[in-house]
Parts: sequence; structure tokens; C-alpha cells
Amino acid sequence: MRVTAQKKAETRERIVAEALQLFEKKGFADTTTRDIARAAGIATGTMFNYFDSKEALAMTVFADVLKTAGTEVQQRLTGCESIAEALFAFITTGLRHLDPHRRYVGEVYENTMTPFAIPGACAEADAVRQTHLETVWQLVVARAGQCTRALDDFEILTSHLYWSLYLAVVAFWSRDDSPNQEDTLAMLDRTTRLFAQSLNVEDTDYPPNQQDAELSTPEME
Amino acid sequence: MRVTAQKKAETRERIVAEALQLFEKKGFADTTTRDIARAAGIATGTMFNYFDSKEALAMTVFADVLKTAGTEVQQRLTGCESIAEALFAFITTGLRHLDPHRRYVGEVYENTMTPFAIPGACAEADAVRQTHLETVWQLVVARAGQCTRALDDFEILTSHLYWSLYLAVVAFWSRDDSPNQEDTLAMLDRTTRLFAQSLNVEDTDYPPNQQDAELSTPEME
DNA sequence: AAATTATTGTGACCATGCTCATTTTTTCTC
DNA sequence: GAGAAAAAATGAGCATGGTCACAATAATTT
Repeated sequence: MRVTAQKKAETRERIVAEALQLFEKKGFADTTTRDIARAAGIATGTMFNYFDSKEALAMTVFADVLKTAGTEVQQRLTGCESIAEALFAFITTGLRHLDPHRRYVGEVYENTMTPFAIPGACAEADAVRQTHLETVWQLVVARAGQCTRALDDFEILTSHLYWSLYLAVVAFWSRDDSPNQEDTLAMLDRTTRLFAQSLNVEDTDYPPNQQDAELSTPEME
Repeated sequence: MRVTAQKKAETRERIVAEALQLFEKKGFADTTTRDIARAAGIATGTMFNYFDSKEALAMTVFADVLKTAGTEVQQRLTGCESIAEALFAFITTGLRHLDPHRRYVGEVYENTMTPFAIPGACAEADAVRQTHLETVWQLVVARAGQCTRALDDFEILTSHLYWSLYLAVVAFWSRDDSPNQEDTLAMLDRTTRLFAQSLNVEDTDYPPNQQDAELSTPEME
């Protein structure tokens, strides 16, 4: 490793380390990029030579942490029969690894991971979401025998629904003050069951004729 | 009505009207509060005498629109037997009224309505959400016979799940370029069925023993 | 109608995320 | 090692949402 490359890596690590400490102490929004720069002993602009944005800095850390969780989770999954069980194991593993950042994860997710966030605005966030959804996809396919619904539309609708439910869990967890976040576990249990259920089609209890509803206001003449 | 009161109302209306026009043309983020002030013929600070924030300005309009939708929807609901059907009618009515603002609704919802948003940060947003959830609650209770799940925990878990699913629909709709947003209708159909299904408990297909999972990293000694 | 009080408008000013021309440091070439 | 080229650091500066002390205007009192 060449000298400057090493120095660069050190600086990068210093930025990350100091940023995390500040986020933990004051939250994400109340930590300014100038705070981070001062703590890391660099100029205000330097941080942006390493990370595209303040969010990208935080998401980089989350991505690291979740990557570790991802390798760990593969073993656990083999023991899970049902889709709901597997999802439960996958998500709890991720949350456990995110635990040190629990108090400010929401501030970052709000503007990067939400379905309202513009795709492409934060590459790190997009990557985290995609990896997560791919894992879910594999996890479901490996247990496809439990599903009566065709899975080929996973990308189109199911992934939207899944992702929003997952975000609900993360948001709940990030504010959960119950001992050991047991309320989150209950919610997650319910959520994973709900999602697994949604992969079975038996839901024609009323006719699908409402499709002729109009969402856009008809043009006046 | 006193003279100044009238003038004040006029100014307020002018702010709203010009803001909407600008939002429509350039989006929410790309419209600055200075743009709005200039268009409305007031000083930059004046806008904040009328609205707490840029988001609050937009949410005020959404609240108005949804209030109108709310009165309209009560009639429609009487025709709906099932919970899913009723939800479908309720949500489509709201979306139809929001249609003129479709392109920038997401930019506002992202930071005010998401489960990550800090409650109390935007009073208008909180009110809209609460009203929406109350309507859903009534709508469900009036059809409680269809539910095997006890409804008394609605506030605790169900409302979180419902709200996140609803946001998924809104986000999807706000970017839906299919003719007449028919893709949104399909998604909404699926979503409302899914949610209605979740009000029935028959989901004990695997033991709930995973509750002993640990979310927080155990302290090292 | 003058004086006083209450309401509303104003724009200079602040904090902050981020940019970018310039400067400093490092690496490469001879 | 001197000079050139490439990489990295710098911090003044920009745009923007929002604040606030003060100014202007309207309403009330005498």
C-alpha cells in the first residue's frame, strides 16, 4: 500500500469515526458537516472529497454494517422453514447490527430509503436497498412451495409492499423504548406473517370490478 | 369582516395560489420561498407569518383538498360491504382530489408524513394523518364483523402497518405514468386486500417462539 | 384628531449543506 | 534532486429555509 493511499484511508476512517461519535451524541441533523470536519481535523470541503453527501457518509457505515450482517445471516436462514420465519431472522439480524446507530438511522433513512426518495440521489442507499431486496427475493424463492401467488411480479408490486412494511418496522424500532425492544419484535412478527400471507392468493372475497375507478379528474369541456 | 382581516385573507390566498402554480411548474424543492414571496408580492419573511414552514404551506392545501374529499367519501362508503372495498373507495377518492398536486406531493410527504418524520414537526401533517387514520378506524369498526382479530390494538400496531402501506400507495401513485394511473389501482387493490386480510388471525403456521431474539447487542464484560 | 396600543410587513442576517477555483502535497520523469 | 504532472486539501463563497429586531400600518382610547 502506497504512502498516500494509506494516509487517505486513515483520513477516511477518521472522518467516519468522528462522524459516528457526533451522530450518536447529537443526532444526525444537529451534527453539521463543519462539526465533523473540525473533529476530524480537516477543512469543511474535504469531507466531500470522500463522500458525496452527509447522508452518503452515514449510509456508507450502514452498508458496511449490513454487509457483515448479510454474511452472518446466511447460516441462520437454513434453519428457517417458513418464509415468515426466515424474514424474521433476516431482519432481526440486520437491526441488531444497526443497533449502535439506532437513534439516528431514521434521520438518514427518511431522505434516502423512503419510497418518496428520488432513486439515484444516494447511490449507497440504493445499493443497500437493492441488496436487501435481493436477499428477500432469494429467501422467498427458496421457499416458493409455500406460495400460491406467482412470484414473477416480485419486482413490480410485492417489493414495494415489502419495502414499505420493512421501513415501518425500522421506524418503529428506531423509537422503541420498550425493554430490549420487545415491542419491535412483536411488530416484526406480525409484519412478517402479514407479508408471507400476502404471497398466497385466496383473496377474491369481493369482485375486482372497482378497477374502473378514475384517479385523475376528467377533463372538463 | 374588518378591513385588514380581509386583506390578510387575500394575501394568504395569493401566497397559496402563487405557491401552487410554482410547485406545479418547478416542483417543491426547486421552488424557493423567495420565489413564492416575489410572485405573491411580499417580503421573504412575510410568508412565515402565515405558515410555519414551506412544508406547512403545502400541507395546508393538501388538508383543504382532503377535507373536501372526506365529506364526499362518506356517501360512497355506504355502498361498500367489505373493509377492503371501503378502503379502496376511501383512498381513491383522496387521491383523485390530490391529483392536481400529484407531481410534488411526494416531496412534501417525504419529510412530514413518513414514519420517520418527527411527530409535531408539522402540525398540519399530523392533523391530516390523524384524520385519515380516524376515518379508517371508523370504516373498519363499522365492518368489524369481518374481523377475527381484536381491534383494540388498532392504535398500536395496525395503524403503523396501515399507514406504511398507504404511503407506499401514495408514493407509487405519485410516479405512476401508466394510463389513468391504472397500475396504481391494481396496487391499491392488492394493498387493501392485504390489509383487510391482516385483520384476521389465522396465521399461527409457525410458533411465535422467536420472541426471544435479541435486538440489542449484549454488553460485553 | 392626537396619542396609544395591537397587528402585520420588512429585509438584513444567520446557519448549513455543498461547490469550486486555488493552493498545497505527493508522485513521476529525467 | 529539479521540474512537471497528478492527486488531494483548502476555505471563501453560494443558495436557501428560516429568524427577528424594527418599521409601517391599522385599531382603540381619550
